[in-house]
Amino acid sequence: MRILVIEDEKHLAEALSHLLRKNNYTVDVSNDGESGLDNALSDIYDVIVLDIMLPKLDGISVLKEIRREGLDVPVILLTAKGDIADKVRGLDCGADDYLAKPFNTEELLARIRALGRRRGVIVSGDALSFGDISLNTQSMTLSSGSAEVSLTLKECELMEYLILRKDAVASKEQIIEKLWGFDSEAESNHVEVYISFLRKKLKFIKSRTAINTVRGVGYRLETQ
Amino acid sequence: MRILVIEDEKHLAEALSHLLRKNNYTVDVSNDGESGLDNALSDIYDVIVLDIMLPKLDGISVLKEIRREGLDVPVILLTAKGDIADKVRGLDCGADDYLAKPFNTEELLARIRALGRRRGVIVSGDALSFGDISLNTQSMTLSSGSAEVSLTLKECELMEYLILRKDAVASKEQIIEKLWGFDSEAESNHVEVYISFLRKKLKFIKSRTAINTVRGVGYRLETQ
DNA sequence: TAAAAAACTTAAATTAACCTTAAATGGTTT
DNA sequence: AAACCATTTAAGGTTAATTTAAGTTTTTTA
Repeated sequence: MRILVIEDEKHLAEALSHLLRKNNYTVDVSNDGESGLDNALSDIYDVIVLDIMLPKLDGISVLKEIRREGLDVPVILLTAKGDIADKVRGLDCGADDYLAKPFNTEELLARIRALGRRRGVIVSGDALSFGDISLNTQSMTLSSGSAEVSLTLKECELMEYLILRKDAVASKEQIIEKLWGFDSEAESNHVEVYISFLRKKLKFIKSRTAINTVRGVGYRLETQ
Repeated sequence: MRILVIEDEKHLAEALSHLLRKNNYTVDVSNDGESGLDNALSDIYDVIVLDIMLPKLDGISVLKEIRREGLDVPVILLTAKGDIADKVRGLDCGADDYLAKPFNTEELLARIRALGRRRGVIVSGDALSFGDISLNTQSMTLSSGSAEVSLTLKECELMEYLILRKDAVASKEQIIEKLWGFDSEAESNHVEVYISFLRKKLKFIKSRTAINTVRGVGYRLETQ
């Protein structure tokens, strides 16, 4: 699961990204509102942790802009302690949760888990779950019920990407960029081959979750 | 795999045992702490799912008693939602994982798989045990049953690292950092050579524990 | 409904990762 | 200094993941 932290205090940003990485999240950090918004608009994040007080562009404006662009990514606002006005304003602008500084780390983790769950993806330890499947990125195994199958590196990366994008459609270009990197010569057939491999393995573990093709656009995970 | 569920709410106990049986586990249910502890002490279970709130004897006391008797069976605690105090107390008393009610079934299954896969590491004095092998870091010997072989320093350090990481995959980078230090020029072939040495010695003592290669990722100890 | 486009599936070819062994190195002990 | 032993280096062999490529199927559109 990928999290964007928009926070200007270097010390806090560092602590946050360390905490989150230790809990198996992928973390990016932006140090001001402008670059934060830029990153947020890429729509690759599952949760955004957003400070209200920021240089260049304040947190509320960033949030407003994110929603104006139609993104529904869950946003947790960091507010100064006891600032109820900010909290209300934030929730009005489409924040999903808020946390008063200083906060307890366990509380932050719990809220992130809750928001991630809301989007249907469950992160527990090294495992990502969606529908009836669970992907362990550490052991590189995919399982459903008690059936398990091991994945190769590329298969695992692709499955992880599909789970994280969930109901969004993942285009072949995005998948190529994720699995083979920015300017590789990999072509669409590469993706097709790996999609085929994964489908075979999903069948093998008798999962009800399938990779659907959206012709001309890409692929999407769906249960049932 | 045999699982003991200690849960007093009839409804939940029924649902759990049904879910687990459907996933090919053998399940026994105890409806209170006392009978649960009795069953647990028979030491025939691979995983125990233990509710905290129980009549006669609460979950934490059951857990404490299980550990006091020296059993290392993995225990998953079921806690009320958001009760961080219980969670911490449980982990302190030797629980291996916890799950807040209400929980997602796939999440429970993922955790059971993770715990079932892992065989506990037993530390006693200078000896570390895993599966059928035992590593004495003082005398630098590796043994299985009555067979014994001596290890060199690097071999011993590598074996220790693999045992301590248990079912997680240890990457070559991590191993290099551990054995040769942060910015050494050691390269992946060093690791390969020592893995090869250890495999030869594991074979020599006729152990059923093997070092598996997870291609592109690293190595992992596995029994059988 | 025929033709074209997109996607699917396989098996074979390729390549990168990994394994193994033996010899070289370098420090320590006798 | 010779013998010993852990460690490192190096090179050739093996295996498995990835890529290629070609034939097949499905979907779209004219």
